[in-house]
Amino acid sequence: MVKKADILVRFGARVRELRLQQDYSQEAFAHACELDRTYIGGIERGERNLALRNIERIAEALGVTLAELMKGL
Amino acid sequence: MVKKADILVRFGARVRELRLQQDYSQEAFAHACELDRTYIGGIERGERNLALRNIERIAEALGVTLAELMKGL
DNA sequence: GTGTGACTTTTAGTCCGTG
DNA sequence: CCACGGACTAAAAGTCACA
Repeated sequence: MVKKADILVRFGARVRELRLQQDYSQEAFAHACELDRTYIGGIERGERNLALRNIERIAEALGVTLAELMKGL
Repeated sequence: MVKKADILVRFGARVRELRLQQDYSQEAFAHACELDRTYIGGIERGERNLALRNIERIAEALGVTLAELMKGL
């Protein structure tokens, strides 16, 4: 079991990183994205293969471009 | 009518742009992604709200990073 | 080689909880 | 405030025949 950090895990970590930089709680952030709080939690834990429209919502709520959000992934 | 094309349309155009730069047909490209030819067509036409795992496959097949793929979107 | 509508299966995404 | 689960509904994944 060598291959660990798949794209969902890395993406989730990136979202968490950016969210915390802005002192959002998951709840407040979820509200800003108009997504469910448990869904945001699942994304950050790398359990969710979210679709492009929701990726965009997250980028918007974080105030970054999609390219910035994907940086390093 | 100032409304900007939505994210799916812009993403699809970006994929097509990069695919054509590499002289891929949809068919050959679909094969490289291990996705269906008609599914790729749907993406390029902005009709598919594809999820992160498929976005990653496409980036890989195009030989670009996710950040590069999202550039300008 | 590509566009499109129709279709079934799988999964994204919501909403209710718990510790 | 967050991780996690169950049950549900909406939508994405994936395939096809035909233009």
